[in-house]
Amino acid sequence: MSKKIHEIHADICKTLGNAKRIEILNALGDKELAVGELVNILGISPANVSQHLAVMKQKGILSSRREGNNVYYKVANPKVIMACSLMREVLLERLEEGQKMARKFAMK
Amino acid sequence: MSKKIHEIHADICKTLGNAKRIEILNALGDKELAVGELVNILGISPANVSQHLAVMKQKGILSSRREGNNVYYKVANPKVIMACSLMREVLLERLEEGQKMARKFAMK
DNA sequence: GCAGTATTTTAGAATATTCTAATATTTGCA
DNA sequence: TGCAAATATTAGAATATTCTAAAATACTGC
Repeated sequence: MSKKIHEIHADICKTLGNAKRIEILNALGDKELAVGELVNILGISPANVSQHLAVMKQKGILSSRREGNNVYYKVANPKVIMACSLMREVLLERLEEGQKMARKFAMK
Repeated sequence: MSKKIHEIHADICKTLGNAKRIEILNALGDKELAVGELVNILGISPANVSQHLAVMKQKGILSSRREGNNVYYKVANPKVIMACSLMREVLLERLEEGQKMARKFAMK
């Protein structure tokens, strides 16, 4: 056994710690998309999309299948999406609190 | 408004993308610990622990209070712990699958 | 104020990540 | 086979992260 559990855990989190990869996960949701479709959605180069997909596939976050010229990617485990949603809730709660604070300060 | 939502989201994930910070979160769970206690648990320098705590506090993941010489940290939002647990499940499922695969290969 | 303990901050070298641009691979079809 | 479309790989510069060591700060009790 080479890697400790929290190192693997951190590895997964680190893989999700990139805005474009988060965008990819959000675009995918529970469906499949071809690389080209993701390129259109994200508005970045095919090479870059491909790189991000490769990283997430290598970490076991995505899986893929080829159909002719296209390669379709999807989220391998729905729990990843659930975890991401939870994170997003945390962040939204934080943003709301921030706004409340801003309003309080504005009143003074 | 400067940062897009998936950039903030990625920021939080990136903050959790470090083995020592994951260890800190696991050590904390839903309780409070002083910096010195975390130093003992993780077995790394006080300076380094303090740095990791500062990063997580700055991102809103942890909160702290001082009591005399000691500063106590805790997880600010329990949903962070839930999200982490989900991630850990994903990872454990992946490890189990890996073991099944290994067994299959061993049989041949 | 001074000494001692706990924590934080800073600077910098080592390492890792990210994007761009160029090149390579894979597949379908004539 | 040869060409076009979709995807993947590689190399390298720019940027960011991480740890160590040293110095600074915060607090308590005398």
